[in-house]
Amino acid sequence: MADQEFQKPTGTQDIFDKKQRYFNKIYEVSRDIAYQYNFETIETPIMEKEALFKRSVGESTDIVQKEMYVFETKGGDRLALRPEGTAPIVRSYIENDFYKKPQPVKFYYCGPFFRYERPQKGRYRQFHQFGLEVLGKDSPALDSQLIRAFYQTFEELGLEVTFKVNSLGDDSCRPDYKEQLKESLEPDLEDLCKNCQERFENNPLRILDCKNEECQEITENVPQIVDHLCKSCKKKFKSVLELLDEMEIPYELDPFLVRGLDYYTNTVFEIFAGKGPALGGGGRYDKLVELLGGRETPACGGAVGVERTVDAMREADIDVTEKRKKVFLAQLGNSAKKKAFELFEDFRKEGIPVYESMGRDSLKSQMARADKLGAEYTLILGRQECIKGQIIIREMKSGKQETVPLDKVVKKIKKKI
RNA sequence: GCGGCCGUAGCUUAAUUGGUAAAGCACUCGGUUGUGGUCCGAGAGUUUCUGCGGGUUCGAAUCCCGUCGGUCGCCCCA
Repeated sequence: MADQEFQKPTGTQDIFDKKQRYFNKIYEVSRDIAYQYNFETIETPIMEKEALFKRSVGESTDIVQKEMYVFETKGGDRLALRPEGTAPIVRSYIENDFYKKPQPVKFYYCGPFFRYERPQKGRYRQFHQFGLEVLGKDSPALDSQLIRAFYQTFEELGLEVTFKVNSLGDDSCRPDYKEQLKESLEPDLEDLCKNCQERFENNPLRILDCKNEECQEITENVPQIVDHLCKSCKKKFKSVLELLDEMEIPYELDPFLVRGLDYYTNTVFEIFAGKGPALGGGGRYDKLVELLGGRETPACGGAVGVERTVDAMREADIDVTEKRKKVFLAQLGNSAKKKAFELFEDFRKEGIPVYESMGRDSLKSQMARADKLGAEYTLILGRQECIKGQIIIREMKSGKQETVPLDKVVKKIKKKI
């Protein structure tokens, strides 16, 4: 057992082997789909000024209050490891004058994020997300298209997902709704959980998605925000839903969906694959750019947890093993070994990865190796073949062998796999 | 921040009421000539492999306390 002194930090992971293949697949597919929908890849720093997240995510959120990795640099800057992806992108949009480009500007990103929490299933301190953001244009079509892009990504991955959607309204209707909500909750205030009693003042909307049973009973018959949207918000939301219907994207309205981050307005959504936690979520954040010092800029976006997607793929028995048939190159004798090195390069140049075990000398152990690797074909280059300029192709499953000229073997194998 | 469960060789696990710490897999080599999968044998992992530190006991992997780590819930979220 490894020395605990040097173990990886709690909540982090070494990603290799099967897990790495899942990660790769998810990054590949998401990047691909993003490209197809004209999103541009962007990489922002892993760390940002602490203030960026305080302002955008919200001072009162758990993320800022207790989950951020914050540290002071030698120069005295207060930095934070990024706990989420939207704020940095908005920052970058402002800082690089992206408003001068044709709008909307669409970004794709992926990479690690950090939150100091107790790890558990599908939750890590260093976790990974990919996300899409659309800035600079206010149209319900963009909300729907965003959701569609996520939907397509999961479809491509082999996952059937459904969306929960809701609208949180905007400054012209949300305050009124908040008041109504509070009025309706007031009589039962005593029976709400401690958390919710605090929320009642700071963030009453969050009471709606409390998991506490008693709170849920109380909120069951409370007025719903969808019924209290102002005219323009109602129209936008309706339009989003119509487009989702049009594209046959499976969704359900969830009046209790409010999301934990402060910056959302209008559309919010979460993504689910069967039971289990949300794979991702997002929504519209029309006030955020302004909040961070930019000009008034409507925007929407969302992010997906890679680890959770991996879990969902595993549960759905989605296989990511390489289907390509493996070829193993065995050699015997010094001159054959030299030839084998050349041949290896010939295959490599043709884009065919060949397994080998040049460090082993006995044919027997090389064959065993080929078998362990699950090689479909083993090429055997022995002393005799080397002299004659030939090579043996052995089909491992049947044990059938044929001898072919050395300069034809790449072509032959290429045909077989 | 709070709670449940769990730490035995690289991996999966065993050890009867506390009584000499084991097995399988994997790994290396061998079973005469240049051929894998099965089978057989040997080696190594181990000169103390029971996370670490205490305690109880003639004796602790086993019981108790602490601690560290893992895992799963709660809170929250991806």
